[in-house]
Amino acid sequence: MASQPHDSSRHDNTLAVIRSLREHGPAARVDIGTRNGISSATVTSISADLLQQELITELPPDVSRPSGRGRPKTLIHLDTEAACVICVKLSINELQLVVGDFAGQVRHSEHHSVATLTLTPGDLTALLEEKIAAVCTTALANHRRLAGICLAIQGVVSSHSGTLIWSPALSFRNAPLSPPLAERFGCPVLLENDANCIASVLATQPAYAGYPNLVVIMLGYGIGMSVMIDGVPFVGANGSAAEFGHSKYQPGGALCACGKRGCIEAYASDYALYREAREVLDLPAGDSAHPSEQQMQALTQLAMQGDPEAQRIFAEAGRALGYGMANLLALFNPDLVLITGSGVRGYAAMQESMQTALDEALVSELIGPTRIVSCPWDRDMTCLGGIAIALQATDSQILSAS
Amino acid sequence: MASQPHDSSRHDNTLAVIRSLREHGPAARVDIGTRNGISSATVTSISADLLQQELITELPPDVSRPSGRGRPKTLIHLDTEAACVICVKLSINELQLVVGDFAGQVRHSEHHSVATLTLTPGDLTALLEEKIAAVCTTALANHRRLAGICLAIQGVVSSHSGTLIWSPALSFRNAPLSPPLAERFGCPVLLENDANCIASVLATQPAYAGYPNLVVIMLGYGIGMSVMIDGVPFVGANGSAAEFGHSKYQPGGALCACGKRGCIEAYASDYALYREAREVLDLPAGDSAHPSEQQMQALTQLAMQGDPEAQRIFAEAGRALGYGMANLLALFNPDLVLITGSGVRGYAAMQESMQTALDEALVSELIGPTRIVSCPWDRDMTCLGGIAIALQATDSQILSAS
DNA sequence: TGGATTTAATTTAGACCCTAAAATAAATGC
DNA sequence: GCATTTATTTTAGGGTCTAAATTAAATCCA
Repeated sequence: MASQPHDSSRHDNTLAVIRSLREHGPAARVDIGTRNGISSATVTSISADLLQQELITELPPDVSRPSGRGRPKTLIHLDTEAACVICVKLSINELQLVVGDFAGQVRHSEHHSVATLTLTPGDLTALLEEKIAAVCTTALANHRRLAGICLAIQGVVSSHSGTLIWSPALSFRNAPLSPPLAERFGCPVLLENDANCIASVLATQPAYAGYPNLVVIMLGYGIGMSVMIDGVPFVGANGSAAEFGHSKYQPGGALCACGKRGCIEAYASDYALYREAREVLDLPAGDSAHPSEQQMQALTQLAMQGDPEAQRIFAEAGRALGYGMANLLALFNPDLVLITGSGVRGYAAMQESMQTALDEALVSELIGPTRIVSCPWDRDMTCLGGIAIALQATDSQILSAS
Repeated sequence: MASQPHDSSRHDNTLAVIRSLREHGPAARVDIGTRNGISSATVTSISADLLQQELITELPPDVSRPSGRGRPKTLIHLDTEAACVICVKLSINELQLVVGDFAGQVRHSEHHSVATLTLTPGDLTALLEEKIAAVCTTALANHRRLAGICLAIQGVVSSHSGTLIWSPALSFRNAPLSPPLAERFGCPVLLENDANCIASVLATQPAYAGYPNLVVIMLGYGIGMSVMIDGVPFVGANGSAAEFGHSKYQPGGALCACGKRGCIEAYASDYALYREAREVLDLPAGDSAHPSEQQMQALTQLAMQGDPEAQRIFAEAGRALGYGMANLLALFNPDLVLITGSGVRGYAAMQESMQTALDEALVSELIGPTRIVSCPWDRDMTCLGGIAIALQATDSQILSAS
């Protein structure tokens, strides 16, 4: 009498073993069991399956490290070549491709300069197909399978449908990006907001673990945010939740890149800061609507060195951030707010007025125990997150496909 | 060789049967199986357990209704007397107690006028103990167990710790309310925000089912909100999430009951509307800081009848609501926003300016497909929700205690 | 009236998955 | 070389589910 498996415990436990190996590296069966709350007998059974599917291998005994009394542990680890994933990060005028193996390690990374704002949807799809195909032939030779692709894009995306809704890096809106790539490469293609990618990485870091309600704010050309609830990004109905940059500071206020007025982004983003500054300060020439890192550094320097006009501009940005933060705390009541992104370079010049504005706006009961801290910016983190997300999403498929 | 059950399927399926009976009423084993995706053999086994524990009973065959061909269904239903729960709703100058049986039906309801603002924490605990004890002796005679108590309170509460953080109905803050009652009555005592209670009811209504991201805004003396994500209220780190009323419309704007300036509540709540109106309009006398329903009806009437000053006041409130809604949509991107509470009486006078403000504040991509609709107000809904929440929370305990 | 038919509920047989305990494997210590 | 220690595998057994078979209790209809 055949029957469908009525519960998912084997499946869940198998995924737990894989993720445990990916997170902690090679381990003995007995330790995997302890770490995941399952018996070593079960780990034996699961690893036998995984060995047979060639998803894991046994490490040869390490003769250099003395093993102590008793039978030595036999470490198992993920077969790094069992599969790989690609993360493609699209930001203004730049395309980054990173290849990660089945164990989550970066195996290849490349950057391309692209005039993203001039692309049509067709151009973009063709470009992505070309670059991904190139990476596949050069960097994927040893991998048995391309398990998934993650497109990490600054802006608003609908992950569910794989549709780009709107990005500051692109001049078009509402275009399906995932479907053509999924068709072309025969694997799942995830579309993710870049802030969600970064937040996924930060949420697993020991320093920030143990905060089930984590908010990550990304300052930069625009202002992005990710709200992680129990380790999962909150995306809302169609993926456009957490648009902190377009929440309001001042009705009818400064003009935002979105076309509306009074958004937080219209006060505290790079372009907003530079727009204010260039009227009154002597700053490097260049496209002041899309200030470069050098331009922003020059402006930040001025504030740090005590220029009163520059300080006033950052203080006003901090005030807008503080009022935005008040809404964030009133509505999400997070444990921790991390402020990062390239714009953290100016955080010191905004922090005091931000805190003042927050205290002015919100009663202490609603500020509660929320901690607000900045976090150094690492531009490669987006792709690390994209790779982790792609692997998580495809583990289940890899399992059933073998 | 004994072993702990390694999975929770029996437990989960048993809960599913109980909740299915509570939601849909008496049903045959075969139908319960179909509805919950489990085999009727399993339902037979589970219902045998539940019959033995006297948590359900078999209905006698209904001779009046012809059963059609085949063996007639034997309906089982929850034993209504197996347990009961009490919901206590505390609002300004009023205390309501409702008793619900194990099937979720209301068995008793009573209201008391109480000068809530004059109570000390000790007074309140003593009052609650007295009223609950009285209800226990009169209304609970037939029930075998008091399974839980839900305190539904307007304001900010920490459900986890059972601590009141701040309520407009009380003049003190930061008081533990659940622990003394839990001790006194020997059952779990849940502390819930009133908006969460109402939203829990609305989220299960057929008209609003199928919206995994549901926001319920409660207009009234103050402004409350509940954000339901997949049927569960989002409470944040310490229970003070979803404080829409204290999110900001205008930095440095109108004075709010919380002591800060520019909150949405300071423009669109009953007290804010009345405060504006009494300066320029001829309105009923009374405590204009806590306007009565009659006073608010009089004001609303004026606006409906076309009084330009009254219309201006409601329009400005609608504008504040619209800007608050913009933040809500940008940050939560809900499928549906329901506007209810006693304040919906004036919604018609606010709706147009609210929509105008929303369109002015937020790009259409971020408004997305979110629907915003009002919903008639029923003041008894809070306690219905409280009873449903208390039963859900205690099912598991009832099971294991038998 | 009594068998055929229909549908519900229960029982049975079998499969899966897990764990504890026993057995086996592979080291070190002395 | 044997006792000890620790890891892994095997064995035995319990829980839970489902499909199929069986039993139960009606209606239909000749």
